[in-house]
Amino acid sequence: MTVRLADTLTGEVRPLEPLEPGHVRVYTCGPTVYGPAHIGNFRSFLFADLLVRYLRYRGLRVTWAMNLTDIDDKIIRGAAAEGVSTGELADRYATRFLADASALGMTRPDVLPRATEHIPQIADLVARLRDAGHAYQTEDGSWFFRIASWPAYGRLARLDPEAMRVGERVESDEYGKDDVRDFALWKGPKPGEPSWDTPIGPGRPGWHIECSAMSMTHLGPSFDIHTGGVDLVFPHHEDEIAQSEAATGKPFVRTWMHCAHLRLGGEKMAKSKGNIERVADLLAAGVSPRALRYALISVHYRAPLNYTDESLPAAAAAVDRLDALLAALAAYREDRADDSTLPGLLSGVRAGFEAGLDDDLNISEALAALFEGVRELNRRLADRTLSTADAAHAATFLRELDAVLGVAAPPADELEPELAAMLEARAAARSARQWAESDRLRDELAERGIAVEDTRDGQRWRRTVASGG
RNA sequence: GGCGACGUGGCGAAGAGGCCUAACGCGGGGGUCUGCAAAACCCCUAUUCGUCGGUUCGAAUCCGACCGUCGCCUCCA
Repeated sequence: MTVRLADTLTGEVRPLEPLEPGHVRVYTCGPTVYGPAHIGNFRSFLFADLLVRYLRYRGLRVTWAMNLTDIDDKIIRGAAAEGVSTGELADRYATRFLADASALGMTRPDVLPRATEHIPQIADLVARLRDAGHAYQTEDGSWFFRIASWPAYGRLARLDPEAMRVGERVESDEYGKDDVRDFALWKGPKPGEPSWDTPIGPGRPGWHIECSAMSMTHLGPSFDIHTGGVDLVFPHHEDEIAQSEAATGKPFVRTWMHCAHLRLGGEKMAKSKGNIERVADLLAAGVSPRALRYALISVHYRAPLNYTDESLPAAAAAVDRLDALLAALAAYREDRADDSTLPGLLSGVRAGFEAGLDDDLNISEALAALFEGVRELNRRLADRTLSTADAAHAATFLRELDAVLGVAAPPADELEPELAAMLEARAAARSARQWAESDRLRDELAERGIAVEDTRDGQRWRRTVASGG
């Protein structure tokens, strides 16, 4: 079977056929760095991460670009409010974004292009649109895309361009447009705003143009997958298609993938609604980043995900179940013949895992296969039917699948000397049958986030997965 | 108002005509194991899939109506 993905434009789930066989080019609409991103934003970034990880797991080469939009109205406003430059504000939140992303185990994209570093490409794109008759300039030096010149407008969002005149609203800086539906490609210079001198005149990029310019610069005029949150379908991605295809005359994106919203309190999580949670705040409150990551990726990306008080504890428990098995496999020692049925078990789990993910990233089906494997491995561990080598193979196998999920604890890391000493002391107390002392040490270790268990393979420990509660 | 998505156990969620007396995770109850725990394993926890009709030998899965929730149409992941 091959990877099949849903495409917003056609509404179909189609096999992925990269334009260049074996090499998939992916563009993800990243954050506008005007403030800290919330976990709803991260849901869509982690969805893209899951996609990229899976394609790589599948043996495909992936080039992944994710933009950082570092110039726009909100950045200008925020910088003005703080009395700092737009560059300084953007840098600050770009750094913070990358820190949050890496805490959540997000793969670093191959390219992280910034709008302000692609001004020439943006200006060139506008010039091409002008030459092709799709763009016009207004008195203030702004450039607009002429929607009337692009009949395909509205296809992605399934909106009727004719009907869009209803409820029209004219932004204060958009007077002079020929048609209210037209959107800004380039904004003329204004006092107090950053401005770049370019062949199309001075000013700054509009709202959507940077993604067209950067994606085509780094991935080519046509590429395979473009991802983002559903709220970007219109107008952002609709406009990207129009301006890109009108400029190049080539199909822009093969597959458009959109992630549904994260909800809190029944509503879309959004800064404007005030119902947001931020990564750094949650981690500071003691939430395990792996639990948070699991909570955000364990529901299919096209289904709304309701974030509640139970989300994190449930996710933490699931992740801990995986950790516990990995720890048990690592500690397991049994001198006996290999279990001849183990390879069959593992390949069955793999088949289920892949069948799920192949089907438009059906994570639930994949996780079901994984956890069925977890239960069966636990059984065999308890029954001692595995050899030491079997346990090692099983652990390697689980880590291979987890390369896609990115939630399991790293292999037995070095423990802080102080905690290691406590573990040693406890083992000694236990062998001397000093139960009170060994129990006291166990409690103390538990408070420090180390779960200690006594097994036939000896004393075993692992870091607990906290949910902040 | 226009367009669209969705409604499955205590919670999350898969399943999209017969393998469903409904996967998987969380939670709860009982048990086994253990110095005690923990982890793990075993059993139980939806004869039922928003409601009402219809199609069919057969429907959670198809059709219709209704009720409810959410999103987009404006900056937004």
